[in-house]
Amino acid sequence: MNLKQLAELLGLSQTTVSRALNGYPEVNRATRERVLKAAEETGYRPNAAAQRLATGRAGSIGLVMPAAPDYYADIHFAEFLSGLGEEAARRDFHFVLMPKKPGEEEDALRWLVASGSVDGIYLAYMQANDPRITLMQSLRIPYLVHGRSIGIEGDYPYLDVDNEAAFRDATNLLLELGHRRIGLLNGPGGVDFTIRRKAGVEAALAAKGLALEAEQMRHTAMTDEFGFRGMKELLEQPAPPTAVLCASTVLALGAIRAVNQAGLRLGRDISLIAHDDVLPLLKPEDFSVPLTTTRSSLRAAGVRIGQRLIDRIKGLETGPEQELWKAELIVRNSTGAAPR
Amino acid sequence: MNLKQLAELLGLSQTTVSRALNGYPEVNRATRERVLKAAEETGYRPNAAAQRLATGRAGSIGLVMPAAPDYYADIHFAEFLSGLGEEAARRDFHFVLMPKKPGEEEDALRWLVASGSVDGIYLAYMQANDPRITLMQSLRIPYLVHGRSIGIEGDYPYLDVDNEAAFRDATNLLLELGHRRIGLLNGPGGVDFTIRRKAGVEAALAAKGLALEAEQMRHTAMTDEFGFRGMKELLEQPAPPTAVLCASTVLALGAIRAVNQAGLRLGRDISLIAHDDVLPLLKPEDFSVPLTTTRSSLRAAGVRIGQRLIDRIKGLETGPEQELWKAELIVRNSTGAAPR
DNA sequence: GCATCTGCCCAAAGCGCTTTGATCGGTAGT
DNA sequence: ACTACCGATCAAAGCGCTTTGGGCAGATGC
Repeated sequence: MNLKQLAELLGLSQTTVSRALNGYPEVNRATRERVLKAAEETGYRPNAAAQRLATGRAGSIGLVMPAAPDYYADIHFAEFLSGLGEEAARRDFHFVLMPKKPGEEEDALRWLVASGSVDGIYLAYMQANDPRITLMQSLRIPYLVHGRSIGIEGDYPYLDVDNEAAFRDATNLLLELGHRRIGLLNGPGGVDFTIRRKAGVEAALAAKGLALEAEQMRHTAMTDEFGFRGMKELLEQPAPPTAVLCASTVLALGAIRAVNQAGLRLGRDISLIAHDDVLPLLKPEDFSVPLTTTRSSLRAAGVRIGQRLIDRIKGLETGPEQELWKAELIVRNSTGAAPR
Repeated sequence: MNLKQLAELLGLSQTTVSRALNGYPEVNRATRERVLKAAEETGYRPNAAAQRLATGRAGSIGLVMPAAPDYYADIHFAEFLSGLGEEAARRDFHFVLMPKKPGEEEDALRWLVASGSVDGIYLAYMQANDPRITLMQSLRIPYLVHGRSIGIEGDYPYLDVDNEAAFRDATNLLLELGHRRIGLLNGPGGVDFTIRRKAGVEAALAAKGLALEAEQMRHTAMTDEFGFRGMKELLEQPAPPTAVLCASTVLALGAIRAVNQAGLRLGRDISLIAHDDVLPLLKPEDFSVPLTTTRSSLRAAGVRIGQRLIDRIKGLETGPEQELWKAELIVRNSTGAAPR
């Protein structure tokens, strides 16, 4: 059943039927109801491709998802997607998900935009000086950046968590507890939030005349495996840290395994603060020693980004609106006074 | 840049350019190269909507993803999607992901198909007598079922794990170890794999003249929270089980917390076997007491389903091919002789 | 009574592609 | 020398919608 057939069935023109269906005012009320009823009964659904071709609108937002095994099975991504999906469902949008290996993202974005299959783009896993922002600025299509990109000049719309402040606060807490040798199990190198978190730690340390030693830090993918290995390496050093910051509760999970294996007691022999993305699977309060965390919900970010991106697509949000969320420092039992 | 402009630029007709681009044989070799070169230089990308409208093919596969918080933030889904994404990327397909609340799936499917935005459908989280299969059979579009649906007559193409056999084998292992009171922390009620797993346990027990008591079983979403609560309830009973089967390592995670909290030692005071979907985040060998599991990779299933669904779309696979994977029983330390 | 609205509806153009059915110069067959 | 055929190209139709630019009554204003 297509529009033409439906129009014939009703003895109306395609124009009128189309207008009735799309809520244009210049249709007689009785006619509209007749059309709506017939559409319902015949199960008519407009052909999406034709609609797109005619309107230029796709009703969907595009995201290039990292397809490298390490990144993408990523629970963080899934949790974010969950929030975004919730909002998209509410506003009748869907996604076009394009899985691509790292390095192919730019081409994929170009394709996605040029082919007109989406009318908005979500950008994540930003790197420093990320070329994708410049790319998007040159393409005329609404987009929203999750995170930021150090080194990019000019304004662009984003939503980010203040990672620097979060890790500065966390480090300050550790300093107040008397810790001086502080380690950092950070996210992947080159990624913006990784850089800012490191900067936060360094800022807090610098204020006390301390520095973050290179051997006290690890840049890895945020899996428990790397958390385990990273912590193990830190502990095997001649002067191991007395406190460690983790970029994710997932890293913390592995890190704590290493702590236990080394026979250390969390919160007494060694302190740990993790960044908590509020993953339902890994609640810091459920760890055998509840974790001190900096908290910011990834799912909530997904919802908010959905709102804003769709608003931008509909022209409700314009300009490079920038939004920076504060993470909340929540003290539990994994932090304690530095051992002497 | 569109086809018309490109054709004008080259002094050719749209027909020839289109054919050159799409690899039709009746184009002069020199002409084809000229076209390809120009397309490259001008950054020409065919408009996807127009292409779809003209061909009727969408180059994408559709999945309705559960948008209810419980299900969807679901790490199992993410892990599966990861595999599917890998294969889709390889074969140049993308997804149209339509987030929907439970109960709205059927409408969403209808819409997805009728609107022509996808040319194949992936079906998951099958229930007993799932109406979606009947629906898909009536819609003329390739589809593939992940799992099966008890009670549906007739053939339909699927990929499933032999859940019944897996849980039968696991139960037999426990019986051999002398366990007689066996509990089951199962997945959500009504879901096909849940039903089959239960059936597997019951079959093994029945062979010994035993039965699965209702109070020894829980049907819940597969989160660690429910694992914790479920195990806690089982242990608080007058005659708690000496061994428990878990439908997922995620459930096991919570369950083990409850075991520890009760002061019991895993593998000695109580035995546990979990089904392992090979989630990178939850490796059974990394648990403080390594877990005995029935293993079947969800990611591998994703890859395979991608292959088969795309094959079906391209007409390479026809008929209701049915594929049943065996899960592997791997014995580690969480199982031991029944305490007397 | 004539011009002007207004409310409702329609025919047709156009979105950017693929594909069908020619066309046309040139080579081969007899 | 005439037909047949072939390789390479093109014009135009069509996919199913939206939207522009009327048109045609009947109501309204003066």
